[in-house]
Amino acid sequence: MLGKDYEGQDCSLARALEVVGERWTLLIVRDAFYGVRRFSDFAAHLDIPRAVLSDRLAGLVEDGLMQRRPDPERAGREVYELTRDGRELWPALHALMSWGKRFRDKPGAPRAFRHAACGTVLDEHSACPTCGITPPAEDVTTVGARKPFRDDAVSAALQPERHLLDPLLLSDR
Amino acid sequence: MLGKDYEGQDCSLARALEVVGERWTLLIVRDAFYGVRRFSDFAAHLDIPRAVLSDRLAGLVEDGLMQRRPDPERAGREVYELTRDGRELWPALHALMSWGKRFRDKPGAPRAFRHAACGTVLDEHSACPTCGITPPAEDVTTVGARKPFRDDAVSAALQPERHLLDPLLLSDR
DNA sequence: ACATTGCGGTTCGATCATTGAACCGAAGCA
DNA sequence: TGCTTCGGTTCAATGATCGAACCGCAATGT
Repeated sequence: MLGKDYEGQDCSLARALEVVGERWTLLIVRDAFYGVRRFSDFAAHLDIPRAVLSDRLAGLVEDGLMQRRPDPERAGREVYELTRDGRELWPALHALMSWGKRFRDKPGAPRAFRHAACGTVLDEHSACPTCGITPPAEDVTTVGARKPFRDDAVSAALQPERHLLDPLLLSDR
Repeated sequence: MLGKDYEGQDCSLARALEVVGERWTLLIVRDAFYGVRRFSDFAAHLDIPRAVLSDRLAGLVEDGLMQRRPDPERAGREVYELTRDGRELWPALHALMSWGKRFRDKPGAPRAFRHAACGTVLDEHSACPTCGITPPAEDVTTVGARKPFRDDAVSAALQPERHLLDPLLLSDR
């Protein structure tokens, strides 16, 4: 999305957008919440040019939202995981998703988010209406829509109910 | 930020980003919450190329987040105001701002947001901790940081405490 | 040992978006 | 009538994004 900074702006919103405001960045972060950790899985799920994916992941690592480590199960490969700062984006991400669902989605059964402890669907402030708290991402589960929409392996793996941030390990044996 | 759509994505996040994901768009929406309504005031406050401002405002109008009307006080001029759909972006906008403030801001006293009814500062879910509700943008007030940072007329007018969405009318007589 | 495959990139032109400056018509003021 | 302001549009230059091709490494197959 960028120039890439908004240097003339005093607002913390400008600070945030310098980090997550570029094209594709928030979709990558969303996939990381879903558990995606490998370069090839991001690429398969997002249909993003790999040069851009490489650039965005490097930026997220540099800005401290993700960390990159050697894949413990496959030598020579890497995994990308959200740091604490990155995981704290959950309320903002969920608020944007909720807005998109309310005002832009076609009717149907889009992806839902539930408080794992009680099963209640979160409201648009990412709070649990029955418990009265706002669970962190680790305590939230999600189920994919029934219609698959995309047919890549990652979309399929994201269909069943899963906790956010649970690592998604594809094609491992 | 754009291609400009994310057609391959099923997610409501992608829908939202197609509307507010381009460079500058969310900063324009933020200023609209602050009460800015005139083309020249957006331009003065944002340091945005006017061609881009024109394009983004047209996009926001087309997408139904803002409406454009003749300025009732000045013939031949226009005002841009948030629609209901646009005002509903407040929780998402505030969540992003809160994240930026917590993880990216220099220390100091950045802009604060309070529940007008009780004066309590909102938490990062844009809820009022004392009242236990999440006030709509109309019931939120904001005060600018003490250090001016920018010295345009709009920044100065946004220093005192004001309700969100209260029209800011500059240089009127 | 050697060839093959898949992964995680990088590099390359072509295309598209953004930028700042210049221009333009309509309205208001003198 | 002239001069200014406002809200744009147009323009050339720059920067970002795109898809395709390439490359080095590690594991696998024979």
